[in-house]
Parts: sequence; structure tokens; C-alpha cells
Amino acid sequence: MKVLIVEDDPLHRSYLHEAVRSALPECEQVLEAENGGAGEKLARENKSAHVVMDLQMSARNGIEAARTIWKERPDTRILFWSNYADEAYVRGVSRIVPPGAAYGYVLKSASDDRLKLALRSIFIESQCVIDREVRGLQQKSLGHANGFTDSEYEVLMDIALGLTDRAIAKRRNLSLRSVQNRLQQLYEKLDVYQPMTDSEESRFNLRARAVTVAFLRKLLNYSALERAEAELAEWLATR
Amino acid sequence: MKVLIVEDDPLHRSYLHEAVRSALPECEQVLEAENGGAGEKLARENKSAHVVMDLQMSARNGIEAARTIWKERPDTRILFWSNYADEAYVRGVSRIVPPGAAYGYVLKSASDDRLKLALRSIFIESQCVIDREVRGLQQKSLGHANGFTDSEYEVLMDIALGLTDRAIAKRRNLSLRSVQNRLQQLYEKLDVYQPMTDSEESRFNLRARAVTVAFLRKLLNYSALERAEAELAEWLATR
DNA sequence: ATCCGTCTTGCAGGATCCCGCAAATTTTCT
DNA sequence: AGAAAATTTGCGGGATCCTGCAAGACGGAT
Repeated sequence: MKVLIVEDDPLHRSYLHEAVRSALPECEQVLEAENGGAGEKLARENKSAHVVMDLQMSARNGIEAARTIWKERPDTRILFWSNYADEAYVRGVSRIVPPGAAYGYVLKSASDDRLKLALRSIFIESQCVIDREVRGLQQKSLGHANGFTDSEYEVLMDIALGLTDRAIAKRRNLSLRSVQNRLQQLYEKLDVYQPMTDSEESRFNLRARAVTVAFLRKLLNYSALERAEAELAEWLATR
Repeated sequence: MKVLIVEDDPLHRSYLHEAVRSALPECEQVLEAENGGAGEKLARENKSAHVVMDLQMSARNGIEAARTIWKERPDTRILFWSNYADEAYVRGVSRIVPPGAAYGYVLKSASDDRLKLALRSIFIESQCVIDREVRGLQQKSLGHANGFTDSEYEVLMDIALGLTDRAIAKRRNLSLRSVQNRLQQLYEKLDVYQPMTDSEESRFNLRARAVTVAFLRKLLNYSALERAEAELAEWLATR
């Protein structure tokens, strides 16, 4: 068995290396890459079927890397190992995992044992292992209780990118009014209607405010924005 | 000499601990805190005059912590040790450093030697040490060549928070039109006027787009937003 | 003092955004 | 199939945003 580690931070990389060695004695070789691009390349060359991947790397995003790896070999097992459980990350991951693939999502704050257990479960037993904190988010985002519809999430990304109502309508094949409907739902759910002061006027710009509170609530983050921007550029090219 | 380490990540914390021990043999005691709040408390109790501080911690921001520490004891020496050199961080730091204080800004990607040298320079020699990458940003942001005026940065934060033109005017004691002038300068500098397609209409919503490209350019980031939101709440309270 | 550049302010108008209302369409459920 | 619920769409109007034009205000330099 070969294991590929894709991780920015040298300290974390060597810690992971050590953890893999000790949790998987049957592993003959541990490869290391320090960004998404190098990770994709190594995975291709070595046909690695076992990857530990950091999200949030400077050069190339972990999610991007995972997507191309899975596109080439959908049975690859990937353990995502991240600092944060932002909803943006969780959504990003579950959007790209191929049907039936074994993967995991473990926080860096998890204990040694938890990490090692996850390594064995995913790489040996082909099970999915998702940290409880992350799992909670997943369910909340699916259960429509307080979560967001995919279509709402779409418009959220679109206004975060700075698109016009009209532009969104074109991109999503909707009428202007429908876009605005979705926006209203979004504003409702993000609870953006609070007046600035109890006194009188002076409110928020709903559109901009929505993006802000989405950020503060971790529905959005830098890498989600980065991905969205890339997708937008892609779409623009086809017009 | 006592040194206080404020850092989220256990791995980085112990690495720092080791680096301090080896670079500063005259240091008798190394204290550790795992978030900003605990850091402030320890600094107060131990009157630590030497701090190594991570920015970007989950519980309480490194910049916030540094601000309160410096407010209580302005001669404290603080070395900021961060993953990123976002302009948002650099601006945030230089906004709070007291006149004449010795501080440093070193990236986590720097070599062992660089870190140790910085530790000695700041804590022993009371010099300011700022990584070249960071320094570059500082100068660019000051030299008005391509950088942003403080007033432009202010409106940027304000629209990022989702404030109305009118609200910004009140907050900054300006007329409506002046705010809009600043916004125009901002749009100009952020180069937000590009049409979406070469063909015809369908452009960006300038206001939202400006915030986005500011994010992508690292002029803004999560912690800057967090701080701005707190300041806004504070201001709202005084109305 | 005068000149010059920068910053500020007002006004006006066109574009966009936000939203209530209501009809048409699709989806879901029985 | 038929009814109920949700979604989509059009229209219209009020609020906000973006901008050109032009007149003061302030400060520094000659």
C-alpha cells in the first residue's frame, strides 16, 4: 500500500507521516506533496489509491485537487484533514465525492487515536468516517430546518461573486423575478432584515449584508469564493 | 525572562516552545495559551513583556489580543507569527502597534534560523523585525502607487459590512455624495469596471463585486471582517 | 495674496435593486 | 386524475445606487 500526503505545513506533514506509519504498518511507501497541484501530479504518476488531503492550501485548493484526482480515479480513498468545519468546506466536499467512494473528514483538533482509527477505517475497511462536528453540519444543511436549499446556496454564491440580478438570471436560466424571489428567501434565512438602530431609518444594503453574514457564519469562505470565481470564469468562456 | 506563547495549534505551539528554548537560553519560563482570551489573561497575570502571537485563532483573534495587551502595557514586545501575509493582517497589525514599541512579523513558512534570529532581535535587542514579504506589502499599502488610502479602506470595510451609503455617511461624518466619491475611487482601484462579456450588457454589481475582489486580493479576510463587525456593533451602541 | 490641486457637497437623472400583488406553471400528494 | 403546495413569471412602484456636472472649501506652493 502507498499513501499520499498532501499538506501545506511541514509540521503537520511530518506529523501525518508519523501517524500513517504507526497506524498502517502494511504501508510500504509514504509520498508527500506540499500543495494541490503537486498532489494531483503525484497521485497520477503513482496511481495512489490512498490520499490524506489538507483543505486550505495556498497554491491549489484541496477540494480542487480532490476533484481532479477523483475524476481520474473515482475509487481513490481520500481522507480530508482540516482545521475547520466551515459549512463551505463541508458543502464543497460533499459536492464532489463520487457515488460509492470511501472518504473521510477529520478535524485537525481530533486526537491521535481518532486520526489513526480513521486512517484504518477508510484505507483498509473502505468505510466513510466523518467527525461528529462535521456530521452535524452536513445534516443541518440537508435537513431543511434551518439549512439552505441548493438553489439558495447558488444565488448566495452568485451575489457573493458580485453578479447582477440580470446576470444571475442568465446564468441560471431563470427570469429576473425568480432570481429576486430566491434572494428574498435568502435574506429571510440569513436574518438580514434587522434595522440598524431601533430608532429610525438607516438600514443595511441587503445584498452586501447577506454576503457578510454568510461569511461570518462560515457558509462562505475564501476557498469557496475562489472556486466559485473559477467556475464563473469557466462559464463566461462558453458564452 | 519569561516568554508567552499564544497559539492555536498544538504542533506549532510545541515547535515554538522548542525554538524559544533554543534561541533564548536566558529565558527561565515559557508560558502557553491556546487562544487570544487565555493569552490576554496570562499576559496580565504574569506581566509578560515578551509574547509570540499567532494571528487567526478560532476563539479570539490574535490582533484583538495584542491590542488589549498593548493597551495595558505598551512596552510589551510581540512577535506575530502567521501563516499568511494578507494585506488585511498587515494593516490590522500596524493599526494597533503603539509608537516606539518593538514588534515583529514572521511567516510560518520562514526557516528555523530566521525565526530564532527574529526572537533574539526583538526580545533582546528591542528591534523591529518584519519579513521581507510582509514588508513589501506594508510599503505598497503606504506608497500610494497602487495602494489604498485609509479613507478608501474605511469605505471598503463599510460596504463589506453591508452598510448603506447613508449609514456610511453618518458613521464617517460625511455627506452622501462624498461617500459615493470614495466608492468610485475604490471601484477604480479595484478595477471592477470590466464588462462581463465583450458582447453587450450584463455587468457586475459594483458594490458587491468590489468586496469580492478585495477578498480575492487578500485586502480583506475573515478576521478583518470579524473585527470590523465588532467595531460596528460598538459604534451602534453609542448612538 | 494668488494659484493650483484635492476634497467635499448638492442636484439631477438613469440604472438597479427590493418587494407586494396576482396569474401561470410545475411539483407533490392523496 | 385532481387538489394542494410550491415555484416561476410579469408588472409596477418606491428606495437605493452610480455618475456627470458644477460650485464651494481647504491646504500647500510660488
